[in-house]
Amino acid sequence: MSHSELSEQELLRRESLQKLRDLGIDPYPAALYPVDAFAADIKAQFEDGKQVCLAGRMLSQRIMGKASFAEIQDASGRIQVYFNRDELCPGEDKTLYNEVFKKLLDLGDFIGIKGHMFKTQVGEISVHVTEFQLLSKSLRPLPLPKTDAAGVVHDAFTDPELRYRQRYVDLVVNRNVKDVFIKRTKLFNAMRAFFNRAGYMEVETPVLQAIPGGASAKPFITHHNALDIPLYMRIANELYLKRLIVGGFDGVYEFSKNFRNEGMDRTHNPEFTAMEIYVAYKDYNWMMDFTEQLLEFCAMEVNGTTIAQFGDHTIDFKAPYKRVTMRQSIIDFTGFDIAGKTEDELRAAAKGMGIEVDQTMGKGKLIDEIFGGKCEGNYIQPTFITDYPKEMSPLCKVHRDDPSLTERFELMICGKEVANAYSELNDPIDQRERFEEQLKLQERGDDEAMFIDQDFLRALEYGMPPTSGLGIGMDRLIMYLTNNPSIQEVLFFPQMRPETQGSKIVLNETETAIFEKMQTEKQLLLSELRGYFDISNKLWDTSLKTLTKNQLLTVFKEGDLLLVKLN
RNA sequence: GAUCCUGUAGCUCAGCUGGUAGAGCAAUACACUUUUAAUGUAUGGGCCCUGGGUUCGAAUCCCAGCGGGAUCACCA
Repeated sequence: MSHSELSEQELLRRESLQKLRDLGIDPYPAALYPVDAFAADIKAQFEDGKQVCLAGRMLSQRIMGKASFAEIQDASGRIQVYFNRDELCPGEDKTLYNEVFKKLLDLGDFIGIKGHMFKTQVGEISVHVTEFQLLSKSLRPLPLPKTDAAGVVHDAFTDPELRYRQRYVDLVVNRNVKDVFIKRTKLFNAMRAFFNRAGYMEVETPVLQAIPGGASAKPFITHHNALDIPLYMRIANELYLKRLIVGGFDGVYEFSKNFRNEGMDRTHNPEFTAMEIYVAYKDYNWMMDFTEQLLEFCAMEVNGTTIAQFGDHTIDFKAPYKRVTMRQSIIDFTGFDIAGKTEDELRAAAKGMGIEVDQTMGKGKLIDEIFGGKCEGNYIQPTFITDYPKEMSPLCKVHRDDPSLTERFELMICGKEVANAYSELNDPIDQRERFEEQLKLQERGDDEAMFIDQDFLRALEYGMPPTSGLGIGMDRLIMYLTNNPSIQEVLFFPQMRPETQGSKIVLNETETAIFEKMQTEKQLLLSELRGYFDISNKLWDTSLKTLTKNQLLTVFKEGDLLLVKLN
């Protein structure tokens, strides 16, 4: 990057950097800084005169001649610090205060402070600085929102694009953003604690899978060179966890980063986190009890209350949750009873409700469409919807009382699915048939139907104990617990379209070829470079001009020779 | 994929029916020894997203493109 591309403020900071070096100050010192205090602790446990050593970013400076205040932000929060010229520089030489502190430090720099606690005349807890050290220089100005006496934030850093692309800046500047991610970690910790206390084991299973199973979704595909086979990024980890139950574990769980090559919107990111747990000798009724206990516990751990505000809705995670069968739910909201209906009857009914249908839809899909269109959105408080049609649940055990249904539940909150659980199908012959039905659906044009995993079937044939499994969309759950309507707000680095650097340069075929050649050669005689390309002189000329104009290449003279070099 | 909104200084934003750019904060300089959105005075800072078009003249109007956001559709 050439200096001409830097903004005025960036140039000034680089000058400050050099001046600091000229004064013998290392702007990036290697030694540890002996921090023994945090801003929040100083505020919470104030002791007048107590010596402290802290470090953080300087986020504001109020200079009043021979005395100054600054704000330091560390991992715990912010605290005001007080600088006094004649105390920092008792002798004749006031450089440390007048030059280093007042001029060469910039907002955003990391500094270390030694001093003692005191209260200002106005009563603000502060640290009286006796010694300070630059710990790291910041070369870019941070956007710095200010909060006025009334608590109103001015000039907040709000542009979502910048906030997501530069989350590091967002985190420095917007305190509430950090809180969301602290809560996210608390949620994961709470779940782990709950499962571990129950005696279940956290495990890891493959992310790269030869057969992407356990869900219906389009996978990301990659290639393993040594084996020369395609591999898929997992869309779910379900089939691997069940293999572990076959292997004799009583309960296993995994926080699984899953990848789905589908659309992105405010509730979908190509990679997302699901928690899946499988417990042997249990059924879905037990799992409902377990789930409501789990979520009540998690809400308490994260927010200190079971009540969560989400937009206009107030949700209560206090157990127990209402349980409604899918059939009853559809009766409740449409008056239509799906029991015993044929595919054509269902299709006609759905059509009558204004739902778009087509011939690729089987019974299960049609019922799902009706539920999704007419019922789902009505469940605000946590509600278990149970007993899904068999066609939609190829990994789920048939209902003990009704062979057209499965022992499955989903937990709905604010009209969205947060959890999904089964009495797991452990009959290998039934499982094989279900997979084959999925194949038929695929042939009918359903591109989300599942692949057949022969090894998983083999595992089932060795025998899997009766088992109940539960999956929870962690991103969605933390959205509810932190009142964020967008998944991007609960992921540190949500997927974004790649950033195009400044004004985008689009090269045509010839230009690209020349540029690529130069990337291997670095520097060449102009005539020699010309020789590599069998193109007209005119095309050669315009192509080279485009490349030099965009400062990708430079043509220069050395004696009588014309040379080209890569910039 | 559809519709709407949006892109101007480091940040947040003004900029009217077209006349070559404005504020606050940040920055720079000076003053100021307990301030706190510190204050006062002065100063600098812009490919007005990109490319076309209309026009004597475009940040402004039109078209296309590229970002981003919202709503919807799709995605158990």
